[in-house]
Amino acid sequence: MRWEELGDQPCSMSRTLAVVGDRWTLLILRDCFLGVRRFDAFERRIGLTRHLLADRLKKLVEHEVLVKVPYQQKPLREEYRLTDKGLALHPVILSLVSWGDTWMADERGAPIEHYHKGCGQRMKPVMVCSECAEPVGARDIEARPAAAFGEDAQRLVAG
Amino acid sequence: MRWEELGDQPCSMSRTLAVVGDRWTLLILRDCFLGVRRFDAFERRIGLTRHLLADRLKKLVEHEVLVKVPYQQKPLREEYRLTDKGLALHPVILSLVSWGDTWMADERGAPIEHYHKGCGQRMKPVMVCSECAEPVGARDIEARPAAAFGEDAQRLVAG
DNA sequence: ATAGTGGGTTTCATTTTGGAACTTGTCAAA
DNA sequence: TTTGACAAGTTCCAAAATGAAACCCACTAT
Repeated sequence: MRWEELGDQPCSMSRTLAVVGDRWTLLILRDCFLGVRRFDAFERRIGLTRHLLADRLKKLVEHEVLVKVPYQQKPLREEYRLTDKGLALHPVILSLVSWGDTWMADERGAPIEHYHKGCGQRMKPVMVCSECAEPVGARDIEARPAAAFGEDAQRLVAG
Repeated sequence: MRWEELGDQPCSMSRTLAVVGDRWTLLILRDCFLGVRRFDAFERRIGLTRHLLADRLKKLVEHEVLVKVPYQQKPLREEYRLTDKGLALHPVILSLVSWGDTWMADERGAPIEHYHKGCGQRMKPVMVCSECAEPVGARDIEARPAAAFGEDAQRLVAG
């Protein structure tokens, strides 16, 4: 299968990865959440080539994860900002960082510490059920194919 | 920067992406969480080439996200299973799927519905603070560089 | 004897990526 | 007035990764 066909699959994961599943895209988004907005700042911080950076930013704008907003005229200069759709990716970034903190840290521990502004304490993100607020682990969730997708979705779960 | 150098960066996100940030790797892991364990099952379901599948599985085993477990002798056949380190990636998969359900669904809605075994209801995952149990949004978290990383980490946050 | 299965490896053409130089419009300094 | 710098790209080319298809090996079933 070609990478571009992924977005057409009846699977939310495939569709998400068609937008953000690229090598560099998630690093760009991490920086967006840290407040980075300009082309050259992304380039310096991430260290990817201008070529790819331009391409990835363009795709994120096409998918409405980022918007270009002018910050000066003469010459026109635009910066990249997260849309609501982009801001909604925060749990993705958070869970990736949290896994790295726990499983990929060296003897110095996590490079960045996260503090919750609400309670002021150093925190880790925890996934809970929207209905009963209990933490959810890998074995606590049952995946059922949605009826509207017919047999396509049966195959998704059954293998 | 080369992709392989990413794992050496003082950033949990970079280190995580060095393991799972590949185009196909997260799809393989999604299938692992759905109970898929065998080479040919991954191949059929995901549609990537045997070549890449072999390579990605090998890397996941090297990083101890998966283990090879024999399920028959004569001839020896092994299947791939999630380790504890791999199971810990569940929030990552869940948040990716959840974002796709919300922002990439077509008129039929989400292809797969998730039920919480604990309370029996259809659920969405929600990120909360480990300390105060309040939901955390993108603006609720402050990132501070860890002292142990010196000036390297200042740069990470400041840009 | 032949075909099929499971888990790969090899080969080779096509794509994608990395690195570096070039472009365009504007301002500031020598 | 020429020179240099900045910001945000684009163009060019060599090197690396990928996709498609065929091949391999140890068995088992027909």
